[in-house]
Amino acid sequence: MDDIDRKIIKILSEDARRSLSDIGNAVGLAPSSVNERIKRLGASGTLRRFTVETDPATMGLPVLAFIWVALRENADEDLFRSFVAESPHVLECHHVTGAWSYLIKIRFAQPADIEPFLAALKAHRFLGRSETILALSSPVLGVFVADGDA
Amino acid sequence: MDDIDRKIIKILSEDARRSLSDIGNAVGLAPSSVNERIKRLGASGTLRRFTVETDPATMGLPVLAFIWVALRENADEDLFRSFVAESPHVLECHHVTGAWSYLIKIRFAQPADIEPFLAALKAHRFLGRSETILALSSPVLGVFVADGDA
DNA sequence: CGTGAAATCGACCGTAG
DNA sequence: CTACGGTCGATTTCACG
Repeated sequence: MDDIDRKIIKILSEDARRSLSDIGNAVGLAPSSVNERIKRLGASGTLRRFTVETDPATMGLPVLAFIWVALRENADEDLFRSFVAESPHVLECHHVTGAWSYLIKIRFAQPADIEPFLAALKAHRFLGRSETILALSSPVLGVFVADGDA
Repeated sequence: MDDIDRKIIKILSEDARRSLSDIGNAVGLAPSSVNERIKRLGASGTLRRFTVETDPATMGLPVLAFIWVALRENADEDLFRSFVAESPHVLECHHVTGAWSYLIKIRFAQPADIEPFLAALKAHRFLGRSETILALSSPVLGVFVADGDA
């Protein structure tokens, strides 16, 4: 991880589809060298993945909710984790400290759609208690941006 | 915006470097059709940009926390919003229903660094009450990554 | 880390449903 | 209006120096 790696990450953060040669003459390296660095950054876990930024509101899922979950005493925790990982509306799921077990961040088309999701959690015997919080607005909603010089 | 568009977005969210033909036979369309849909999603603003997700832990900020905030009675709410928007460690901030006013998602180098952040909120007379929850692990983390404005 | 060749991919066209 | 198939240029990806 040197300054060139940071420059590459910065460039990819702004536009992950820039060509290797384009990035190459921005950082003063050959395309193949840039490719090797990107692969190394991916292997080391510094670059988690290539993804897209979307506007969820226009995707038909304007309702953002946070659901606190306390698992049942004998719930299959691994099964719970794979269930939420495969639920398409679940944006994030965190194992947290405090009175609750998990915090789930999730999107819905309308508030009423939360009910079947909770019903599914109950049906799988995961749910002990839960509490749902709706986001009214989001002054800050963003990705982590790596810093480095341009 | 139909189910095929959502599928494409889901696939790109998980790996934005899947080839058009690969996406094509995942959704049952020709590569060129997938290309047209992606371009249309970009033009309509539904797809904001292609980017990379970095690992904050290797960037020196391994501690993920959620801070529930109840503002003081006479707090300047607009000032609070700009304060959190300009705080570099704040990943997200949501105005929420329920007992609390706001939910802040934030990263730190170490747990001890949370204290000066809370102190700053107090110093600006924003803070009524607050409660901090640490994330121990995150089975699901940011499938639909969205940015405020870009 | 740079160079080269080969394979692959993405962009654009006309055409059809 | 959207999907399709073919073609061409660009890009990625190797092996090697």
